[in-house]
Amino acid sequence: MTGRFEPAVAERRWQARWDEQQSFVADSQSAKPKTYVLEMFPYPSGRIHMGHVRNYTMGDVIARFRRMQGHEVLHPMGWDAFGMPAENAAMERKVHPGEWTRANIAAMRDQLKRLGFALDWSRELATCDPDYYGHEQALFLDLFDAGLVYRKESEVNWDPVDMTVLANEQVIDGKGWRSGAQVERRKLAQWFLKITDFAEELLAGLGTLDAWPDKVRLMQENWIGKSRGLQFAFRLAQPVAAGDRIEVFTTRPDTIFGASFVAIAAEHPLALAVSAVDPEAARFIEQCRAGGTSAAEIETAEKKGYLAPLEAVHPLDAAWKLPVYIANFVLMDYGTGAIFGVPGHDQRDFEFAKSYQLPIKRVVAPSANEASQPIGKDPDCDPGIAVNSQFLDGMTSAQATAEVIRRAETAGWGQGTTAWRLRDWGVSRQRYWGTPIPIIHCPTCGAVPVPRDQLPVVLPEDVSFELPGNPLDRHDAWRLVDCPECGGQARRETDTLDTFVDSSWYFIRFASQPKDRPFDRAEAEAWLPVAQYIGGVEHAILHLLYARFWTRALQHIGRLSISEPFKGLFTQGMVTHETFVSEDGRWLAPDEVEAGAGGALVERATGTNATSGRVEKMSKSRRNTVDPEPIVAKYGADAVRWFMLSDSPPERDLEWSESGIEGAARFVQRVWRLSTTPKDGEGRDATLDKKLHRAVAATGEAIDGLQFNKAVAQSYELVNAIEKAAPSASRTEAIQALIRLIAPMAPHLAEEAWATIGQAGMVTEAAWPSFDPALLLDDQVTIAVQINGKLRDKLTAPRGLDRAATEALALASEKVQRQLAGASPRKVIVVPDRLVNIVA
RNA sequence: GCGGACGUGGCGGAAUGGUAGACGCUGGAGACUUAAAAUCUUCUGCCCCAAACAGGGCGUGCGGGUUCAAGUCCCGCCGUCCGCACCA
Repeated sequence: MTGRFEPAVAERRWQARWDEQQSFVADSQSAKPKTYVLEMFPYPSGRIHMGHVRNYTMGDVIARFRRMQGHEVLHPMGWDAFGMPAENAAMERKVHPGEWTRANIAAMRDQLKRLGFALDWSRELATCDPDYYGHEQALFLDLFDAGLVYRKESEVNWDPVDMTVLANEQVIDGKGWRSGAQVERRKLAQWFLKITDFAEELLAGLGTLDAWPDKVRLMQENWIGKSRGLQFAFRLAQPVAAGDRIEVFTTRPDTIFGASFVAIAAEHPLALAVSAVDPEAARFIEQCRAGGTSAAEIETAEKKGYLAPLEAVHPLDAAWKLPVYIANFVLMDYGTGAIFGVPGHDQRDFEFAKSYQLPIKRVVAPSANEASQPIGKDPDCDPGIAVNSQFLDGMTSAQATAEVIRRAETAGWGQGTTAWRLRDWGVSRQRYWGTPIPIIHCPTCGAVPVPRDQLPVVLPEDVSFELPGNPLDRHDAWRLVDCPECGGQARRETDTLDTFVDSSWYFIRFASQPKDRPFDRAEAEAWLPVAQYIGGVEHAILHLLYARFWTRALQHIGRLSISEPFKGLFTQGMVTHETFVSEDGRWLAPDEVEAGAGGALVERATGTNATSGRVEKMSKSRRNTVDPEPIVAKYGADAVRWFMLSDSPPERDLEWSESGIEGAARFVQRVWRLSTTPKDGEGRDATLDKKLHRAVAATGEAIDGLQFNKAVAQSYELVNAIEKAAPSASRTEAIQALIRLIAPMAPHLAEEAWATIGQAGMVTEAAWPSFDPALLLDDQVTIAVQINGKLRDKLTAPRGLDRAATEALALASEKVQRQLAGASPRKVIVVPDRLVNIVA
């Protein structure tokens, strides 16, 4: 039996077999060690892209590898199915978001199945299914009962045309990304989750996540942004109605004698009080509001202030009065919304002081004798020695900081505190296609939770997207209900939950899905935490932080005993492809470009010059995407999987190339030929035995470390060695082992080959090959001989030769003798079984 | 601005401080074939010398340093990419 391996036929057949045998259905009751492998679930956009293929292939290799090692593996798949694209589709194509979403799920499910992933489809879930979001509503109410949910007025970006709240990313140049309307800042009552209650825990917990990339832990650490400092109040020289003090926070209390001014945010209560009586101030505050929120605008915004008719008294010198400005660079929602400005030692304060001719004083210097050095054209932000600071003079910045905090606490005008960059998580979205927030607003009873026996609060199906805004606001049959407490006329909350809430607990629901509650604690804990979580680095902060918070919140209310959901995390690189640009700067698809006369690129349609752009992430806008489906149809799922794992290390970007996928397809056929061309023989082949055992050891180690490119290289080496070997019992065994080594990566080929060589059962159920450590070492070793660190000769010697004998052997080398030319070496370094370095 | 990662042949990339370039791709030469595809064999970092055999030199972004020995460790640059950003 020879010929080509026909993926189109064989792959379908094995996929059907796995399905019939329920090969990948995870048994929560199993006595085997349990492993939970998870890839970030996809948004059902309509089609699988290469990034999905790469992501899910990696997870699949781990899942199949652990199975072969005797683990009970949970490897589920589902759909992050709520979100805006469905509503946009509804508006554009007049289809219901649910209909659009479910059609996409069906299409993508088929595409995933065609790739032969070892997924437990019996646990499939979609977050837009009331079966899922109803349990989410129950969990939301649990958190509500525990006081972790609250409602607060907060500023949002409001699009007056679409009548919806926009995320910061959706505001472009101060205009709505869809409507193009000028975005307004508006105050809206919104629901918040108290993630800040867990700031300290979430920060400390990062320390336990040693199987996470350092990069991600660092990003989360910065996002949480803990800073220690001093919070204290400036007394106002003349109290006003809105108050007699300004609370400020600083991380540099050691610079307190360098203060030149106090600045408050435009939204600060005192600023508002001033503006009420001062139209000039009101105008300035209005200007600050109009300022955009985008990073670019913030960066270029000039530091401006308005001198308020207030005077602040320095806490350490009652005679020292500081001017108070309303300033555009002070943020109301960080710290206290007010600062004291130290121009000598802070960049922003420096710029502000320059504009408004405020004193710039040195209070920190590299050394005590540089106290009179003026501050130059840049502020000095480094720690140093306190100078010009009365009782602090001579102290280091750290000592001075501690001393100021101590005095403030003793005298009672301030105290050491911690400020966090992390804010509470606003979860209200004024959208239809999301989980309804299970709250009823009653004019007499206030916000009342929907009784548990009335869950799920199901989205109404009969909605129209003809008008802008949230259709739930217009749906009176759904919206108007009786208050569960007093029975009076009330209305449902029409905001839905941020979709990040949906993805904050799906991994728990995968592990355990009882009908009547979100999850069974014992069953969930049997699987959790996820042993290996794999996804894109773009989720390094939000999703991963929210999921960590949700898990801890469940722990806090006694629903779960684990504190971290993901033990191992891996962030894979993107799939990239070359790009092409036309003469007039349009992106061109690869098949719109050809080599013209003289080899230069030209645009096929027009014959004008084209250039190859950079290799970039596949995206529709750059027109450099490659759709996986036709590629799978042409080369087979195994070849595509194999290519996704080859060449590039998984954390780096992988460049898609035609020659790469062809190479992978070639490898599939090589393995097929080896398995279908019987060359059985007798006796051992010691060289091949060693090669095999090394390949088994190295492949296992590589997969364990998620170094799939190295595992792939090992398979190539083993295949090369088997092809060169003469028939022997060793060769026959090597082929059997090879098939198992490639099974996690190219499972269909492995099954077909396994059956062909006459092995019973499926390779999916076979055990991972073992190796004999004794065979990992050679009897003969090559010893490198260096003179002054330069390689001069290579000698073959029996392994285990002692230092003296090794040295003698090296010195006897003809090449060494020639190089030394009679001189005797000054020193000889011997590393047994490896090398000899002769210092001449 | 702050933080992080990376820099090795024509390309993707290997290398517990100890033989740089595994493996793949590309390319060259040859075999098989009427021919092509497929497949197989073989070569493929650069330079010098040489008919060949052999031999030699240079090489991991740049400049220093530590070491018997540096792609790997340390210091200083340059470049590319990513994240965050008026955070007090």
